[in-house]
Amino acid sequence: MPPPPRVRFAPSPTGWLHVGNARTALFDWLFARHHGGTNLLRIEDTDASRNHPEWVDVIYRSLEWLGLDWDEAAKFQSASFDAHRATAEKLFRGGKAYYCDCTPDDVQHRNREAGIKTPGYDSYCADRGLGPGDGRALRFRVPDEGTLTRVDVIRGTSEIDVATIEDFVIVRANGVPLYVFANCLDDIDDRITHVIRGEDHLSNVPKQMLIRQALGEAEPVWAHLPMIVNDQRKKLSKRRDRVALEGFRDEGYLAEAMVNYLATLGWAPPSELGDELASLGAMADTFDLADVNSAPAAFDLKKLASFNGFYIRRLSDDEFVERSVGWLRSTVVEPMAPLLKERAERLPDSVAMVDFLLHREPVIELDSWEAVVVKDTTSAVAILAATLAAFDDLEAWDADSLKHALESVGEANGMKLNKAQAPVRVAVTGRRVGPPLFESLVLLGRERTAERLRRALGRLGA
RNA sequence: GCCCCCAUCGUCUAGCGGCCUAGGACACCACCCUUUCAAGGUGGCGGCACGGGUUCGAAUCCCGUUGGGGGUGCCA
Repeated sequence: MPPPPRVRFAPSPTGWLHVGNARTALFDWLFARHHGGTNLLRIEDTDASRNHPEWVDVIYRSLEWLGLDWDEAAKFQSASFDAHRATAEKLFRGGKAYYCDCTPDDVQHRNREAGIKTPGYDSYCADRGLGPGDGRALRFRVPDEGTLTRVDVIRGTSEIDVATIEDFVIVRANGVPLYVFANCLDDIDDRITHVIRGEDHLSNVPKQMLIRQALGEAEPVWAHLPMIVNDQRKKLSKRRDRVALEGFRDEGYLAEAMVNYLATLGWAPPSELGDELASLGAMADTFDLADVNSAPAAFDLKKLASFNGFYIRRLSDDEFVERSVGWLRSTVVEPMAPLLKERAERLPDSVAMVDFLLHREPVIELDSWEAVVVKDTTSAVAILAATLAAFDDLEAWDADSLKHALESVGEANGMKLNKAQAPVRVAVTGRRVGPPLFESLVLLGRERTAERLRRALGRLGA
């Protein structure tokens, strides 16, 4: 019997857990549990800009919501900083890596001058004997010739010509190790036996194989999961698609439906509860990496919804009440509480103030629509269109940013905020009065807000 | 451009050379049930990208074509 596997889920903090990452986490977990192995969590925070504690919390929360646990305390890649640097130094002293002071511009220039059509590093510094120093990155010295045999349990075997691999950077000029390097060292350190990750990492395999060879380390088993794509067959993007796991939770999807649906993307879950319908436990019983598909899978909201319906129907009445109230509480009542209680005389008053969050489309009060939109259609159209554009350009979707955006729109149209917000409020909430607009929009979300603004413009024939 | 990956109904999948006249799920359509809507039941529509091999036999193996995708960062 082979020793129990050790796997790790290694997300980098971004502020949300991407559904593709969630699927990877799920498969890691299923594989570890199926084989009685160890499932680790490592936070890839090498890039300092990604190192926010709240962002790390999102990862914990999302995994817990799905019901996926891990076996040791989460490890932070940044904690191994010194060890990574020491290994880098060792590679340098052994001649396996060299320092380089070329800027990307230098390289591009040289390549262009030499008429090289395929850009990439030209090994300019390979034999210059540069030592460490300011502005010098450490590059891995890739052998001039040879072939690497990449074996992947999901994708099979292929031969990679090392000539196609440039001398890649392993430590930045600022001294911080890069993902390909740090990740590889941590995997060695954690004695990871199976590297399970997305297909977008496939091109890192040869590099990490070379690093391991240089260090005299054995290879793990590689397993690259297919991409999750949208209906355009492109990888899910933050901008265009709904990718944040917690977004689904907030929209009322059940964790058991989510996790079950995610499993159908690249794999066929056992039919424990119905066709393709199975609990985490039943999935862990039958899961095997060799059964995972290699073709990209499209994310189908309709099928997810259908799974969700199944799991909701399966709830007992008590559970249903419990979970519905819990949902309402955490997504609407709690976040809006301070704003609602100031304005309410009786409890149901607050319901009327937040109904727009609950409905798929706002119920537009006719007299409000007439009074603020129809009365001055020209400026309403101008405001709504400008707001739509301004919101679309927003990086962050928070109350302050929204306020600034709408203030600018108002200014451009010669209006103060109290005037400018009116058509937006009616378009989005259906009413002239209600809780503060921007806090409401934050909860409503970017997509639904944009959709409602567009719809209002449509009603005006604009 | 270069490197790599992928290819079964619209979508997710079963299929690992004969059990395939290709099975299921979601979606869609029809009917049944029904005070509405769901749910449920029954049925239907719909697919092995193409071309060559290999084989007695190919959705399954090989090659090519086409079409998609990913990577190509001192991001992860």
